[in-house]
Amino acid sequence: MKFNTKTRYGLRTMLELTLNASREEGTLQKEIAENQDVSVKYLDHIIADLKAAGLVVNVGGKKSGYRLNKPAEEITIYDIYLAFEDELAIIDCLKIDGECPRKQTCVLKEYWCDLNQSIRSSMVSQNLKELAEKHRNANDKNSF
Amino acid sequence: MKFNTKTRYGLRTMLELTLNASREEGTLQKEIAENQDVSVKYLDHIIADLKAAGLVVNVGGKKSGYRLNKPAEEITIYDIYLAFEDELAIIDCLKIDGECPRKQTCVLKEYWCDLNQSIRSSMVSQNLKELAEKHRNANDKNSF
DNA sequence: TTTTATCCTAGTAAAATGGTAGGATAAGTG
DNA sequence: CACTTATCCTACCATTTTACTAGGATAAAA
Repeated sequence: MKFNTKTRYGLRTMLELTLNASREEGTLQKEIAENQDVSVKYLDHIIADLKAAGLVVNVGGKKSGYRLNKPAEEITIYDIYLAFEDELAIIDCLKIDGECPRKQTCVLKEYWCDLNQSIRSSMVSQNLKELAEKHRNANDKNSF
Repeated sequence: MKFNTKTRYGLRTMLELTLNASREEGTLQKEIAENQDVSVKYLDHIIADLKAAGLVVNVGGKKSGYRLNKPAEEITIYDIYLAFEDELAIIDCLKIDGECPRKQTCVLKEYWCDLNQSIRSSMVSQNLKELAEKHRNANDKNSF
C-alpha cells in the first residue's frame, strides 16, 4: 500500500515548476534533476508523462525549459497522480468497470469504497498553489 | 496504490469468523475457503498470518476450527492489515526509521504524512463488530 | 488403521517497479 | 557551418513483489 516513485518525483517536479512560475523561460530538466536528485534520464520519463497528461509544456521546443500548463491553483495532487496511474482504486472491484459477483451486497466493498473516496478527496483538495505557499512560509526555502 | 489480496481475503475471513462467533466449535478453513472462493492452500497462508498476529486461534489443535482471539469490537481493520503488512507508510520516508535528507523542511512530506494518518485512522476506527452489524442489516445475509 | 484438517517450508510464473541505454531531433553557440 | 546540448522517443532490464501452487509432516477423529 504505497505510492510509487514516479508520482513522488512528479509531484516534486510540479512543485518546483510552481515555485519557478515567474520565470518566462521555464525550468530545464537538468536543473530539476539536480535539485531533486534524479537522473536526467529517469526524469525524462516523468516529464514525458506529465506532458502527456497536459500538466506541463515546454516553452519553445527543443532545448527550452518547462512551465506549468495551467494556473497552479487548478492543478491538484490527484491530477499529478493521474499522470502516472489509472483512476485510484485501492481494490480491484472499485475500478470503473470492475466486476465482482458479490458487489450488490458486499459490506466490505462499502468500506473500501468510502476509504477510496476519502483518499481521492484528500488528493483532489490539495492544489499546487497552496503547497507552494506553505513551502514559502517554511524555514528552508530550497528543500522539498 | 492498492491493497493486496491477502489483506482483502484476511478481512473477509475475519468477518466470517465474526459472524460465526456464536459457534463454540469454530469455523473450519475448508468452509471459509468455499465461502470466500479461495483455495484451502492459499487460505492456509492467510490464516497462518492472522494466527501469528494473534487475531485468531484454533479451538482444539489439529482438525478443529478457528475463532477470533479477542472480542470483535477490539479488532480493527488496521489490526488485520498489520497481520499482512508493515506499519502503513504510503511513501518510504514515513517509515518509523525512514531517513530522508529533506525531512526537516519538506512540505510534501507534511502532506503525505497527513494523508497517511487519515488512511490509518480510517482503518483504526472501523472494527469487526460494526462491520458484522452492518452486514446483518443488509439484504443478502450470505455475501461479503 | 485410515482419513482428513491443520501446520510448515519451498518454489514459481507473472507482473510491477525503478530504473538505464541509445539514439534521433532540433535549437542555440562559436 | 560545425558542434554542442537539451528535449524527445523507444527499448530494454534487473530486482522485487504478488499471488499463488506443491509437498509433505503432524495429529485428531472416525
